[in-house]
Amino acid sequence: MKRKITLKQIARELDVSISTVSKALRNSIEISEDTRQKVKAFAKLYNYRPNNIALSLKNRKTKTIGVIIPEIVHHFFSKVIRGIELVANKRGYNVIVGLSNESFSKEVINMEMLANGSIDGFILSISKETLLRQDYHHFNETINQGMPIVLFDRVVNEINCDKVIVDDFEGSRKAVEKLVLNGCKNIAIITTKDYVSVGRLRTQGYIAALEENKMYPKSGLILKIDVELDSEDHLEDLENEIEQFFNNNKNIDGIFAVNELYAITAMKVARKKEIKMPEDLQVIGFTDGVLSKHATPSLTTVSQHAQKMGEKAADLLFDRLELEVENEEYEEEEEHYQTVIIETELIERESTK
Amino acid sequence: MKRKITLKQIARELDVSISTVSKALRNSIEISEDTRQKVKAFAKLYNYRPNNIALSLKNRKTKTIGVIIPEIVHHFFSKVIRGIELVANKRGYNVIVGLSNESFSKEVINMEMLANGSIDGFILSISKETLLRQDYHHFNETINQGMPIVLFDRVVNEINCDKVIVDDFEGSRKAVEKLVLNGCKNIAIITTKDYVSVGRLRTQGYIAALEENKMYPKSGLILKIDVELDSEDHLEDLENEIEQFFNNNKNIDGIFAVNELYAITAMKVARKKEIKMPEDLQVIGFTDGVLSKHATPSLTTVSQHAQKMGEKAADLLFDRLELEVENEEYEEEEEHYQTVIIETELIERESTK
DNA sequence: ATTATTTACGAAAACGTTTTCGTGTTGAAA
DNA sequence: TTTCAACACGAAAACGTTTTCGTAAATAAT
Repeated sequence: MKRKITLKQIARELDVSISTVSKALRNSIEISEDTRQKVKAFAKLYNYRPNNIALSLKNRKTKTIGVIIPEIVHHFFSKVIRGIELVANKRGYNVIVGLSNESFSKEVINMEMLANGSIDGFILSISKETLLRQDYHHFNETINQGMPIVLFDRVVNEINCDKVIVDDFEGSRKAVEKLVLNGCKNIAIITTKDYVSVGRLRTQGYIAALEENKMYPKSGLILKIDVELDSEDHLEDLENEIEQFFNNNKNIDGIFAVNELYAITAMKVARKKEIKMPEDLQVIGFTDGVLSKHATPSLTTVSQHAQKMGEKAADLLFDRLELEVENEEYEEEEEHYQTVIIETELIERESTK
Repeated sequence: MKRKITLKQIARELDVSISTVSKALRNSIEISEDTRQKVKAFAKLYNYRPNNIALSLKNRKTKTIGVIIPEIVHHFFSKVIRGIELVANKRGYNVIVGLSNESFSKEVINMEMLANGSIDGFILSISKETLLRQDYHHFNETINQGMPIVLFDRVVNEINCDKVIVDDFEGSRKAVEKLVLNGCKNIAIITTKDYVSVGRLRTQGYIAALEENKMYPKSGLILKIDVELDSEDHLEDLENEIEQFFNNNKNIDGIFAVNELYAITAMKVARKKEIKMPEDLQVIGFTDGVLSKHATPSLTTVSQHAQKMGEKAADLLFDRLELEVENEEYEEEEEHYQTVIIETELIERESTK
C-alpha cells in the first residue's frame, strides 16, 4: 500500500526544491523545460494529486457547500438535493449533507459542525421545530460571520439572505380555481397548522380562490393537521382524523391538500366510503411526490419543480461565493439579496374531471 | 461583519503566544489558572471555534466520509443515506454525498474529486454502467492508496473490502415460497438483465423456490427488463412490455417483481385487464419503497431494511477508520474484510392472500 | 574586462492548528 | 548564598500547498 505522494517527496526524490516541483507542475516559465518534463513525468508515474485540505487551508475556501434539510427520505427534498448536486458538480463543488430531522437542536449542531471552515456556504430549509420556536439566531450569526446562506422552500422574513421559494399562494389559488371551474361547490382544504409557512400560504391561496369566486370559505371546511401526524408512524391517526372530517362534512365535492400524504390519505378514505372519484369528489394535491402518479385514481397535483429549486438555490450560492472572491474585502456594498420564485405547474391526472 | 477569529488574533490581543492560547483553551496545566481564565473568557466572547480545515491538515484526517450512490431520488438510497447520516452524526463525522447517476465516468470523477484528502473513507453502491463494464480499477486504486471503502447493496467480488448486502437470494426464495404456499400455480418473475447483481440473485432465489416445490421454472415466465426502462420517462414502454408479457402468459396467477416499479406497474396492467387481486393474481415486490404501502391493493413486499443497511455500512467504515488510528503503521496484518448480510423481512399486505 | 540582464532555481512565509522542547523566573532546599 | 525543581510560557516544527522574493550562474551588452 503506497500512501498518497506529496510535493515534498517528489522534491526529495528528484533532488530539487518543493517550490520547483510545484512550479513545474503548474507549468511555470520560471522552470526550465528540462526539469519541468522530469517532474511531470515523475508526478504522473506516482499519480500525484494535490491535497485538497492543504489547498483549502491556503486558499481559505473549500469548494464545498453544506446542505441541511429536515428529512432526506422525502421525494421533494431528495429532488432538491439532486438539483443542487447537479450544479455543484458542474461548477466544481462538493456537497456535504446534514439532516436536521425537523429538530431545532440538530439543525444548530449540524450548522456549527460545518461552519468552522469546512464549507464555503449553506443551502438549507428550516426545520419545523425551528419555525415553531421562531429562533433564528444560528442563521443570523452564521451570516454575520461572512458565510452566505441560501434558504429554500421553508423560508422566513427574519433571515436576511437569498431565498428560493415556490409560489405557494398562487399555486394553491390556481389549483382551487381549477376545482371551482370543474364545478365543485364545497371545496375543503387539508392543511397544516399556520406556523408552517408553506401551509399558511397555501391556505391563503385556497381562501383567495374561493373569495374570487364568491364562495366564501367556511371554517368547517378547513382541516388543520398537527404536524406530529405527518410521519409514517401516525398514518392511522391521520386517516381517522380525515375520516372524521368527511363525516362532519358530507357535502364535500372537492379537496385541496397541501401535501401528497394528506391527498393520498383523503383519497383512501373516500374510496373506503365508496365515493366515486372524480365524479363525486375531485382531489388536488400540492406536491412533487411519487405517489401521485401511481395512485388510483392518479392524483392531479401542483408540481413544485423541486429539482429546479435545488439548481437555482445552488446557482445563487455559487454566484455569491464567486462574486465575493472578486470584490474581496470590498464587500458590504449594500447586501442585495434576492428571492427567486419558482413557478408551479398544475399536472392534471385522473383525480379531477 | 466580523470574520471568524483565530488563535493568532487572540494571542495578539492578549499579548501572549499562540501556543499559550492553544494550551489554555485545551486546559493544559502548563498554563496558569489566571491566563487560562483570561484566554477562555476572551475566546468565549468572540465565539472562537478551531478551524476544521487546519485540524484536518494537522491530523491528516478529516472526520468526513464520502458516500457515492447511483441516484438519490429513490426511496431505498435515501433511506440508506439516512442510516449513514444517523451514525455519522453520532460518531462525529460529516457526510459528503456524490451522485454517479448510474454513470461510470461520473462515478470515477466523483471518487477522484474526494480521494485527494477531502475524506477519510468511502461508502458506495456501484453504478449500473460500472457493473456492465466490469471495470473496477478506480475502486482498487483507492483502496491501495490506503482509503477504506465499504460497498453496499450492489457489490462485486472483484473488489476486496467490507460489504453490506441484503440476502437477495433468500429474500426472494421466501417470497416465492409464500406465493407457492398461497396456492399459485404459475408464478412469473419480472426481473432485470443478469449483470445487475441483485437482479441475478433474486432470479436465482425465484428459481430455487420453484425447484424446491417441484414447479420447474419455465423460461416463458421469466421477464428480464432492460434497465433502460427503469427511469420514470419510460413508464409507457415498461407498461407495454409487461402487458405483452401478460398476453403471452394468460395463466399467470402469481408475480414476483424484483423492484417496486415493476410490481406496481404489473398491478396496474392487471387492474386494466380487470384481473382480481389477490383472488386471481397475487403480487410480491422486492423493495423498501413508499408506493407499496399506498397502492391499491397495497403491495406485499420483501423489505430490505435500507436504513439499517446504511447504519451498518457506516459502522463498518468508522470502525475500520478508528482501528487504523490505533494500529497506525502497524497495519497490513492480513486485511480481514467482512461481508454483513442484512436480513430481509416479508411484509404482508393486500396483494397476497 | 566590466556591467547589466536573463535564466533557473531555492528559501521562506502564509493558511490555522497542536505539540515538543527549550528557557527564564520563582521559590524552596542545601 | 548557591543549587534545583517547579512553574509558566514561547519558539518552532509539522501537516501540504502556493507564491513572493532573493540570488547564483549564465549570458548578453558595453
